[in-house]
Amino acid sequence: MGPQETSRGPVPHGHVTLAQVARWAGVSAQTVSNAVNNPERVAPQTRERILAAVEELGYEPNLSARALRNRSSSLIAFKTRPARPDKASLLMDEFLYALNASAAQAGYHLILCHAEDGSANEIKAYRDLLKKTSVDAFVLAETHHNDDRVAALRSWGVPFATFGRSWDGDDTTAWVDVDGRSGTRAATEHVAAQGHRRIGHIGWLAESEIGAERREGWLDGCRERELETDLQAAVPDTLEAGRQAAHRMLDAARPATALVCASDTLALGVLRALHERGLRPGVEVGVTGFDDSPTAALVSPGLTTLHQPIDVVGRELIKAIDNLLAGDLREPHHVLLEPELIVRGSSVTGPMQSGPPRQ
Amino acid sequence: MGPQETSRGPVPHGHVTLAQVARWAGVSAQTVSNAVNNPERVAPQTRERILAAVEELGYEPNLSARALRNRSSSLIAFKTRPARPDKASLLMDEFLYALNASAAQAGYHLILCHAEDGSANEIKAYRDLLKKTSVDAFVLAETHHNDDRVAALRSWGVPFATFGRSWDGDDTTAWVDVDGRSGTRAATEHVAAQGHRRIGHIGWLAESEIGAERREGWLDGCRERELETDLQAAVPDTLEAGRQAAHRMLDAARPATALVCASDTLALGVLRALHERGLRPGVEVGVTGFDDSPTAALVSPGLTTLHQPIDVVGRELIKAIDNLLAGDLREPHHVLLEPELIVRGSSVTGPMQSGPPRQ
DNA sequence: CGCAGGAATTTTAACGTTAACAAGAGGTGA
DNA sequence: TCACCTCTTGTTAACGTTAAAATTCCTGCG
Repeated sequence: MGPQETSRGPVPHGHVTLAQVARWAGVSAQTVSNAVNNPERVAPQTRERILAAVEELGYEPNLSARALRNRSSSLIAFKTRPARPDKASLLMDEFLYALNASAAQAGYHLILCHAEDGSANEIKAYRDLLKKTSVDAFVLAETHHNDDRVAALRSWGVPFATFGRSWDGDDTTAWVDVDGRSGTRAATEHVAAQGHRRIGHIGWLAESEIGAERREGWLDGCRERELETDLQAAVPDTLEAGRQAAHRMLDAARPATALVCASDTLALGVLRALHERGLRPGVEVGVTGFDDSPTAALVSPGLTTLHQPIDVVGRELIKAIDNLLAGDLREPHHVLLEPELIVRGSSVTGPMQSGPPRQ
Repeated sequence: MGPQETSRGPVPHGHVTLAQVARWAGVSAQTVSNAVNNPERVAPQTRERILAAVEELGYEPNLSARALRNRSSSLIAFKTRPARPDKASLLMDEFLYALNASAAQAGYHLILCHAEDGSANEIKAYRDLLKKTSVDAFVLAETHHNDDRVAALRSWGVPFATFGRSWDGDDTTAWVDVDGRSGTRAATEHVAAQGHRRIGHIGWLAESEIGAERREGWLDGCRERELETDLQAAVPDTLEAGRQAAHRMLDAARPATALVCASDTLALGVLRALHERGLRPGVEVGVTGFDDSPTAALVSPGLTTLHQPIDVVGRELIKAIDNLLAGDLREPHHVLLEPELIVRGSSVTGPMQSGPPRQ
């Protein structure tokens, strides 16, 4: 064992090839290939002998050769995007880990793709990648209405799945998403159950489908309890915007006593506004966010928020792609997951309040 | 243009091959290959004609074929790790993006590798990946003393570079790192300049080289100004540990008036402790963290912290790998970068305090 | 006994690229 | 004139795999 190669080039490894296994087992290379890929074509005892040889020699099929021959690489491409410093959420970090874990388990590898901002650049990057190396499928995140990227991949006939619904109503693409509507609805019902009657919503600007959906959930929750829905704001997803919107809603003639926000970032802005007014989160004003960012657990008091089941998202996306690649032409894979409400001090008056209230 | 393939399989693309370009330009495939890879071997006018054909036909070399032939894939492997929910930092997210951006620019692609926790699993994952597909190099993050992974890659003769020094004194590996010592030293000097004389340090447990180094920086800063160094704690990197350590240091006979922490997570624990005691960060007690997590900017008041130049780290790592792959056998690439002190409200009494102080 | 039909296995060729070598053109100096 | 370089281009073979076709060997049946 352990070939002591001295060359400096890459892969100085004990490359075990199909031919070597074949020689070892006394069969032809093709039979080894069959034993590995199409077991039923090989006589049971031959197969056993070959698999023993495979085991013994530590053979692993060479993916480059396979990719060249089969035009399929077991590679799934995903484009990274810059971490926005003003965003509290680790969502993409967690997502990538979860996706990669599921991909590995299913025998795929994730290959990262880079493009400067802008969907034209992104599409070009995808096309270049496809030309250069055979990529079996793509995963897209943060898809939106009339997404050029979706249109491009679809027109090329490349298998792909998206984290985010296909908002344009065309349901031929496979997607996995988290139900923001039921999430904010749960948050709204939760603060209502705490006795709040003036529940405001701080959400994203109109162009965001995700934002619109989260707003709907708040509306659902309010309507169900016949609460007024006059307190709402549509702002950019920044802490400062959340802070200002909170001030406005607390300055209203009949001020809000609870604020359901479309993101943790906005909710943190609300917390800052409360801090500035000497109001205690949870005690005087209930606050909820969305995404369960690390910050939500770290601020004082903790921020009530909605946790997205990111690991399930990753798993389902891989499953969707696996189906596509298997040529499974049934209904495209659609999965809508429920977020989980994580209750912390910012929305309750009781024992979850960390530390003594200021007098 | 646009072959209208109807098959559902992967890569239904207009595959332009070397042979097609060759036919188009009226030369042999080898000459096209040379024109692309070894321009000097081809007569200028021929070369021009070929490059025009390449352009015209949109030829991109097939990486699988190249990998098979050359045993080099222009793939760099990196292992993702789970995002720890109690950690405030986006460091890995930003790192991955930066690394990928630099890799793309240098003509590499990042391939992700997955392994359950534990360096044995990780090493196995690396070996499997090497067997299956030719990976040109590896990037390792969070290396530590006597790192098995480093030893394994070294013994295999695979090119790699690490984010983190090779702490075991063997400097034959290429690394890029951020100077934690000068970082905490800067933080210490900063709070001292604010008038603090009882400066404590809350750092990590003894086994961490990074923690030890950050502690040294605090010692440097204190010694320079002849301040006492009796207030120090070595704790796990959690918010709760930071909170408790802060309480201890504030309960001391001569309590701390400033706390320099080894991470934002710990510093956020300190902020929580201050909140519980009704002390104002910055005003009564100066606090600094490390890593410039998003949370640091979002809490009230903002947390003074040290920003790691992550994009430079990514760029230098790729440069290191590029050197290795080019067979550049000079001194291995070592880069030690300075973190940048970001001053926010938690360490100053002045106008950076957000909102009116509580009365 | 001869031959059809099938199962198991081998042979051939190809995926797209490039190193190594071969071959041809043109020039230079003895 | 010819041997001998240099410069440019072409030919061959191989990287490791697998689909398709070809071969061998068996079994059963008329």
